[in-house]
Amino acid sequence: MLDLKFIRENVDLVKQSVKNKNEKADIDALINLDEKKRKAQFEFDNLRAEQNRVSKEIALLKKEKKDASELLSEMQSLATKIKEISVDLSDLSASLDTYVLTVPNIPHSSVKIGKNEEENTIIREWGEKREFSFTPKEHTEIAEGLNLLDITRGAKITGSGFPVYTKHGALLERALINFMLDFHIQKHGYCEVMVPHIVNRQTMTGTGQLPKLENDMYHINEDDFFLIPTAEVPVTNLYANEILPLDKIPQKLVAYTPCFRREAGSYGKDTKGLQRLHQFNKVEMVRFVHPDDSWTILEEMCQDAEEILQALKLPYHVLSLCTGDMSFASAKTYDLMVWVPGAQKYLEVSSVSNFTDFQARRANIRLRDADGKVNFVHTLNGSGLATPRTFIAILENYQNEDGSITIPDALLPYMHGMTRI
RNA sequence: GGAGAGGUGGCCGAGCCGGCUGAAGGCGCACGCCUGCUAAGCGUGUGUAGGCUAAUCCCCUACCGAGGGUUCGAAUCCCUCCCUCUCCGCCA
Repeated sequence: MLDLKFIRENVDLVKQSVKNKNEKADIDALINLDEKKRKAQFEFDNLRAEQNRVSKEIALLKKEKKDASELLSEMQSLATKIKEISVDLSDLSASLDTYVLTVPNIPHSSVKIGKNEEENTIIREWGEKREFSFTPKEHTEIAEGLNLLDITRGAKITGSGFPVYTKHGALLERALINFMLDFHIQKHGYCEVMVPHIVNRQTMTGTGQLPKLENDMYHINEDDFFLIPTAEVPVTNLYANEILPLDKIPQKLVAYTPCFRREAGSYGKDTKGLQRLHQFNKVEMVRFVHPDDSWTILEEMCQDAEEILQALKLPYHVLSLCTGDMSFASAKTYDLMVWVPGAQKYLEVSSVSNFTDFQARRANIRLRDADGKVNFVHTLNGSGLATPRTFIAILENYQNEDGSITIPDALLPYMHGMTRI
């Protein structure tokens, strides 16, 4: 969330960014509420000060065995008044909180203002698209020929969007996960964490998924728990409500988790095969950094993600998202789009974002700076990468005319000696 | 799931038959002094948030797991919930 004081002092900027992000936060109502709340707070503080002062007098009188009944009866009405105001005050702060949580992060000045994904900018391209001597097939056809997936039985045991990976498909999926984890740990110096796949409401609010995306989450009623839509949620919240010493910053974490998304409202869009799933695997990088460094680190993290595609020799381009296509909490986002020759298009396999202090303020993650002052950290995260579409890209880019696929060199150590499937 | 104990400041740890306790004492840390050599001693300081303010000084308010209640007044009493530990049960 944004700092209330910042919102108060930059009303126009905040309103503009709400608009640019296609959000609906009512800033005027928020400001109005904020004024009321502060007024109530002021009144409350003063009355409490009075109450505290007189209470001390009463204590003294009692100590000296003097009569305090006059003061006591006076204080009764004050106590009643304080109670009334404190009810108002907590109502006001509760609704103010809900308002503040609906205000999106301010996009960085380098982000293009635009309505939707059509206005994103390609900022670089990598790799050569392979020339095929035959017509490349789509991944669904390749997977079927090689028995890598069992979409039908996945749908039977759970529902559509819950794929089953079979035999070499399962091995390839696991190889991808392990390859990515090892790569980030060994080449980029990340520290692996294994985290719960189910989190509570506070955690889901900390990273900004709630309240906006509640309908997109799988929810467990009895405990008010949520299945994580990304490892970003549990990993970023690891340090919620903590003040980190400077020597713990920067922090580079990487985690593999499955991700669960209801994808409400996106039915029928890109649903073929593994393109859009309710459960999928992802390796996620999360970083906690000093506010001065986050823009440099964003570039670095994007490279970290790109290097996975480079190691797999998969052609891709990098998009800088426009304001309208960025997520609620992000200040700037790069998407990595991998080329898939069968379907003849680019698929998003990674999203790398700088959240500045937006998530840190929500989750209350702070650092003690060199001067001893306490500040919010900056958080960033990036997929490195989501496996299903990487899986698709491997099938389609590495396919042979006979329907087999060649294993990319980078994955060979993880494939039990196989060079082809 | 059953029984018991407990959750206090960076850490340890008092307070818990309500009233100068935002919180003793110790450790740690910072600065200073002294001394001089990889130490000890002495002094001072050392939470977060909001308000006030030119101000990181004062001053006011809130916070002793979370949320309610009783009271003029609660870390201290009552209720609900959460978590940790020990024992038992169950189980990978």
